[in-house]
Amino acid sequence: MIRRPGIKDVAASAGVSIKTVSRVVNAEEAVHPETRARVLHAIQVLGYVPNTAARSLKSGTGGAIGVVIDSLADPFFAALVSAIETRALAEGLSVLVASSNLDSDQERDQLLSLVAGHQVAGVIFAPVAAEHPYLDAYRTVTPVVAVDRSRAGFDSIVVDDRGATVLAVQQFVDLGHERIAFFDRDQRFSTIERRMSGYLDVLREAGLPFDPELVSETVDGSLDYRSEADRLLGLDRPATAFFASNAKAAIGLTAALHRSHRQHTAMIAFGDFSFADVVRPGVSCIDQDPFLIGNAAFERLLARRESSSDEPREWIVPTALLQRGSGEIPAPVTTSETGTATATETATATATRGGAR
Amino acid sequence: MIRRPGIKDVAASAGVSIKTVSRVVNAEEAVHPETRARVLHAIQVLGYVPNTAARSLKSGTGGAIGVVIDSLADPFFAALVSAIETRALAEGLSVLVASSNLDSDQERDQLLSLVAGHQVAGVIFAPVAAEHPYLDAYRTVTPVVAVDRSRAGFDSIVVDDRGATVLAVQQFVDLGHERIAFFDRDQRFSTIERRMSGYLDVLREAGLPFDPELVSETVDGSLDYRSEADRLLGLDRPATAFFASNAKAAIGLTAALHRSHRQHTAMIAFGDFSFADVVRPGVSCIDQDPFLIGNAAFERLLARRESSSDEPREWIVPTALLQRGSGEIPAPVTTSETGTATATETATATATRGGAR
DNA sequence: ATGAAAGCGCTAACAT
DNA sequence: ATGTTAGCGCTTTCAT
Repeated sequence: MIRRPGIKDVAASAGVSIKTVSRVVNAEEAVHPETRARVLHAIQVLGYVPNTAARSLKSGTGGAIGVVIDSLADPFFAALVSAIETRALAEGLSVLVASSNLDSDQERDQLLSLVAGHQVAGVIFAPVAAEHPYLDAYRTVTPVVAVDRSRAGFDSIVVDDRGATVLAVQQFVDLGHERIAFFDRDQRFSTIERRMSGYLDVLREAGLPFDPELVSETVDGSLDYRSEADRLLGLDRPATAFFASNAKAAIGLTAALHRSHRQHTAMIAFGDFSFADVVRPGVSCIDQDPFLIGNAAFERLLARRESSSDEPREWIVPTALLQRGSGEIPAPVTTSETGTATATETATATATRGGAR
Repeated sequence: MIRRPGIKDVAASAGVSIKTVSRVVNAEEAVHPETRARVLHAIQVLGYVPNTAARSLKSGTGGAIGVVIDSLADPFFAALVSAIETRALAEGLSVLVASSNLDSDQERDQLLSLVAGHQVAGVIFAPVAAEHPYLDAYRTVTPVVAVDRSRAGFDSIVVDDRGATVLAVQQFVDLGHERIAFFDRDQRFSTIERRMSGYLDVLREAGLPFDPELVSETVDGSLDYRSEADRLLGLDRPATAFFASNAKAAIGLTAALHRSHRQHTAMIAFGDFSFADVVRPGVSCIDQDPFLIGNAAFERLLARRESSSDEPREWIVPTALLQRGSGEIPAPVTTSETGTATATETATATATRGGAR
């Protein structure tokens, strides 16, 4: 017979009832040690593995959690899922991954498939749509946590976009820069808009004028990083420092600067990337740690399983500014030097990180 | 009531029996168009999503496939899973991911959990252990495909390790190199051993002596790439060309060469990495396309579902040698030049690839 | 073209 | 401490 062993086979083999087997498997109540041993032996011999389908059919909630992210091809999200998977494994849960590809419809299909179809024990997702009303019917039974982007009504794990940007741009100001570029604004993403607001705040407080020419903007989803970098460097009063608003832009900018032999231009990137510490000078980065975010999200999921009572809120995960060289380059000396001489010590957490991935 | 709608609710709402609803959902046989329309309407209104647990309990095989890989934190495997996920989505299947972390026991636990516990419709895995006898009981019902590393008895999707290495090392020989380093041999991995054998074959055919000093070897899982590179460059007769046997070694080697200002040393890497085309010169790579491998694996899984009859075999996915500069650097001219002058045209497929990831 | 009833493997009452 | 029984939501015979 090719039929896989079921609880009945174990029961028969151990000479007990199926309920006793169930009790042993689920570590329920007290089973006589001798009986338990016999059952465990039978399980071993037969190679019995409980059928999760039957289990979740009965209990209404399964042995897997669902994760919906932009795309697994994005290293940040891949690392995020990896962190979640590690935690899930320890908890005896499996992980169902699905990509939204930043499409609201696909996001809806994937979420419903997980929550209604697979009856997952919880969902962690990087929200795309502004609202997710279709989840309402399930949220009483399935905890849902948002990551990377915040959504009202959900526990949301995010990094302090605005605050981290403030520290980075302030560092440029302290180094005497007056022409600071915001490289790749994209109004479709609220996280990037929050970084933009931090940028503006620092300029205002420092008394520096805001120059729209210093902002590169992605329109219709595309921006040629190379020519955009050339434009900023070719202005009458060129940019002397670059804040790259996301890892993709940072990679493009780094490549562009290297190709134009301008790699000694000051630069800080939001988001770490694999070769940031390989190129010279190293690219200073705001480190958005996917493991920290993944762990926090999983933690929230577990907490929600216990008490679904308390109000959902935003959970802010700390970032670090990795000083690798490119962010510490001072402004070139100009004839009309007006910058203050007070080189304020930044309160930024600093760290170095070895081993490129 | 917070109960999610079931097939019964749909049946009641549409005024038909549950079997008719089942038929509509599964696109079975011919249902009267009018009836079908009524059922579809009811499904729409109620937001009905079939319960996969019940479905797989009944049918014995579920709506998900399982993928077990080394680690999602490895960009190659993340991209591989991404490719698989895309294909699965089109087929209406979900993806359960699990990591082995290169541990045989964990591999076994994960595989059994997927196959016996979740009753997945198929498994794609990057094998760790040499044998997987515990899968035998399930393979008649669950198709299993190996990727990246080959295993007898399984359909295995691999790239032509030896052949691709031969092309790369031959290119060095054609450019006059006589001191070619094999950077990072690791005897634990059969793929890397196959690359090693290709390296040896080229040397033998070219009449070049094999010098063990030119082989860097990972022992006990660790190798300091930087000092190892220095050693090879500091030999009495130093290495003039490097074959990096894997992406991790390639990253370490690139960093080491740049730090020592030796970036104009000839180098070809097995496996592409994100900044290979950003540094100068670009690092020539043997491109091991995860999307190609993922697609081939999924294809095999589907084929196995149809006919499990034919003998499992190895499926070799093509590679390309991406000429980016570092692999085309000729040997420095020496006083005792003995190399033939015939610069053989290589049969290598060449391509350029834009956009660093 | 449609329906009734049995049962997949397990857990949760409710015995004993 | 252990056993009996019902039923989760669906698909699958077998009728009609």
